Amino acid sequence: MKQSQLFTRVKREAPKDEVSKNAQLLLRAGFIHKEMAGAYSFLPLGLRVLNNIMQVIREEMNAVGGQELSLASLQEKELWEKTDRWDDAKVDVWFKTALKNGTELGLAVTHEEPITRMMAQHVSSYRDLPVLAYQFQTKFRNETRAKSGIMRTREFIMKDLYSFTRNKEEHETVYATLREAYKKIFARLGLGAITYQTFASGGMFSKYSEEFQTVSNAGEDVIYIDEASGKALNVEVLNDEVLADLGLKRENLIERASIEVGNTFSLGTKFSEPLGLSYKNEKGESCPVIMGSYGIGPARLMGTIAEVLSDGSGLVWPESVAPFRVHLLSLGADEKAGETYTALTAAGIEVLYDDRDTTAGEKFAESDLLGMPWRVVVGKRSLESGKAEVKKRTEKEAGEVSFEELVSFFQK
RNA sequence: CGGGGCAUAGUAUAGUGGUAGUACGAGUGGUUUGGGACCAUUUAGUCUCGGUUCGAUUCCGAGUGCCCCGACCA
Repeated sequence: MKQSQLFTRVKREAPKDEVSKNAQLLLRAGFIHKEMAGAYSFLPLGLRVLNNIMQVIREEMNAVGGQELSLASLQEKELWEKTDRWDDAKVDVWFKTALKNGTELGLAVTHEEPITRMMAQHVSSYRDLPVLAYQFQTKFRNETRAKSGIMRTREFIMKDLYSFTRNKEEHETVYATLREAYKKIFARLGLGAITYQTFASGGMFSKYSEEFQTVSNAGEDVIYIDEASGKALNVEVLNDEVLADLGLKRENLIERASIEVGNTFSLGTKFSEPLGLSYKNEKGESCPVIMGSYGIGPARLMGTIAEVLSDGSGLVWPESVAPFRVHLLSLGADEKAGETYTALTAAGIEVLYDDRDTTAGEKFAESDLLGMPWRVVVGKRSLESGKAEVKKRTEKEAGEVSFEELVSFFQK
């Protein structure tokens, strides 16, 4: 897209009332807009990143047999009373509202209840299982304190997958499959090397829940990492019993602040029993469905990438999520740059083309701030040499590629 | 929810109990054009309500909003 048509504008300075790095950079670069504390809107560039992150997640969820759906945000009081999760003393982050006739409603904080009840209409036989269903849907949580930019908000999209299995063994298999899918997701997003499978306090149907924690000082969690095994545990379960259970030695652990970017829970029959989700086995006996839930916050991931991959000049997007792969700058060579834009775009390469009439310095500075993986400069020098300057955002030195080879260079 | 801080133009800031200033941005004209270039000119602001006062953006009170620390975080 042509940058002259992009309505967002970059800011030279960060808003004074934002301290977190992710919010400062994303606001300055025009990726997000702050509506209020804990509620951010996504602008064109930011939405492209968010969509790209969701697409990576979607591909990995589909790869393990996940079926995408979308559940309603408005929730019925009666449903949540069946699992005793309507009471504010039990779940204190509800946003509650009401119909005109006074009927109480809630804005979904999570979706175990509605999906379990819904599944009861579709699952009746052992032949119907297992089922993996997931969605990208807004969660509303009335946090007492929103903070850290887009890392902890009151309204956010979550990818939540729910697994429905026949028994514990099948659940364990599915659970392990999802764990591997999660590892692939974080690797594809450029966070694999600093994201750890982390044991955390569990629920009633398994000893532990598991989190995926990305090492960053911006995080609000504290984890202990065993580098040799690549495993970690949350400070909340750091005790001798757990260490013995996991076969870890205290002296090998290193403490790090981290961001919780994903989590997985074994739910057992916590929801299937009260909500009547059961199936008939081969003998015609009724059995409760065993469930698991698996969450990832795409916006929090976007913030995490901004936190851990950016540098002093601005954002740095991995190719897997960048709003555009190439940032093309015209420095007084609009005709040649325009041809280049057309050629690259026609070849299916996503290009943000800075066709604006501003100074070179401004274009460079903005390009660094926006953080596309590749920068291509077409200037007067290029007209003489027949080559465009090509530079990776993560590298200092630029190279040159002839105009004839440019398309194939980016098709590799 | 407990504690602390802050609130002036689109953004960042200065200042004053008596006509609110600067930079960036934006508009216009012109000079520039490989790291946020320059000249001229224009544009736009004291969070809300109440109190004190001849007069409040400034002092006082309440409210609201935002940020930070803590608690909380199926």
